[in-house]
Amino acid sequence: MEIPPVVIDRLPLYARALASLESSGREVVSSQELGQQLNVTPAQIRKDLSYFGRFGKQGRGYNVQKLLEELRRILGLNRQWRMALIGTGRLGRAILGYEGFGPQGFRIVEAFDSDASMIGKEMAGLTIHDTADLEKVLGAGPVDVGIVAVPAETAQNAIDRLVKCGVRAILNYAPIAAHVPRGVQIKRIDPVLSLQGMTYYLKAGNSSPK
Amino acid sequence: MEIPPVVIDRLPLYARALASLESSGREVVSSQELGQQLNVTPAQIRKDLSYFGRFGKQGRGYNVQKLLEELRRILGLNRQWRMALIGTGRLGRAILGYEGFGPQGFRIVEAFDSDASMIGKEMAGLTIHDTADLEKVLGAGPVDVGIVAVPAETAQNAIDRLVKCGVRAILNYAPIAAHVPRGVQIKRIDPVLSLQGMTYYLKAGNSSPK
DNA sequence: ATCTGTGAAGCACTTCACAGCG
DNA sequence: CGCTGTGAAGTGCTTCACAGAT
Repeated sequence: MEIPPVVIDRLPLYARALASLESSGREVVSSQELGQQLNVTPAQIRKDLSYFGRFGKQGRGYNVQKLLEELRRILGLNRQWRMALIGTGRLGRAILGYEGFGPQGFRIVEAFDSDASMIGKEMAGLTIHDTADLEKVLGAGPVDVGIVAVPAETAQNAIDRLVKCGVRAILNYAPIAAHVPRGVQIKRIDPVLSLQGMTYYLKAGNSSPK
Repeated sequence: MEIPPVVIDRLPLYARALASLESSGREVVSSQELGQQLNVTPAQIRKDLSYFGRFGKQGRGYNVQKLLEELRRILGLNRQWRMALIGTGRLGRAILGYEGFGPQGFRIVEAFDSDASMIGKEMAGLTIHDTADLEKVLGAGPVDVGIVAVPAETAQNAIDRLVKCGVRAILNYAPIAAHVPRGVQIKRIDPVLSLQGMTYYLKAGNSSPK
């Protein structure tokens, strides 16, 4: 079956809320309550889940633990994902130091930079490789995800080379609209675009959406 | 007129591409070419722009400089926006040091933390205030945007207080689905959610979207 | 009585296709 | 002839509303 992309994007949200409920000892939750927590309509949650199976009990709701387990299985969150970071400037170092990835199964296992003053240095337990050696290093131990934290000018090149190394998911922090072949996922992390999308509504005369 | 929110989210993208074209000396661009650069269909670009007026010349395309100026006016990018940062831990410090905001007119003018070891310190030219003094400090010189970089547990509280201070746009780096009243914009920056939305497609048997 | 799962209806966004201008 | 601007058609997502399970 063909699942709408927006549905896939909401599942991690559900998983996170369920994890929180689980750790607070909650055993059952209704689509109603989950929806309240996440600003999503209950119907939306039920419809989203229905693409993958029937996980609830009528009259009761969803077993928190079981549904969480199912979502993890669906999304592939019950395993470790290996990531390569390209760019160890200010931004790259912040990403390397970010504590949020590990607990969710995402590990940066290689780091690259093209700046001579960086290459060879140790950082967060990793030796920084020369970006020129990308193909060689990733050939030896391939990764699942590439994180691009290089300046705009070199980002497309970095992405092209990651793709050539077989990387099929890229998290792009560079402020460009990158091109990737069909079959490769790419998501942009771009706070400036987010801000610029909000200023429109701050201007007098523009009413809020939805 | 009621503009679809997705349209507003694309305008900053167009503005960025136009800025790049402008600085490379380009005078005219067609929706076709702009679309190629941004992975957007030409029809989409033309339709999006048509919500705001008629900016192109038939047979020629769009004057780069003029269209850029129009988009800046529409989005409110031709002014400075004052921002307050809450949370100066690892993540908050990276945000404070981020060089991408300034050139686009976004300036962090206040920084807050609740940790005694941080309060009073100087950082990026700012004195870190006690989060307890949020209302007092923002009352004196209000800001347009709040950036939330505190742990999940205190994020909703930080957001509530920003809203009470009259802040109507929030950039939320905390991994929670926050609640804001109608009329307040909020955008999430959450790399883990982005990653989790991609792993689905990395699993064998799940074909790529679109 | 409560809450799920789901066809069907409704809505929002995208794309088509072409008239019209330069 | 090239390219915009735009109603109309098409697509995809959301919400409704209710049958059915507990």
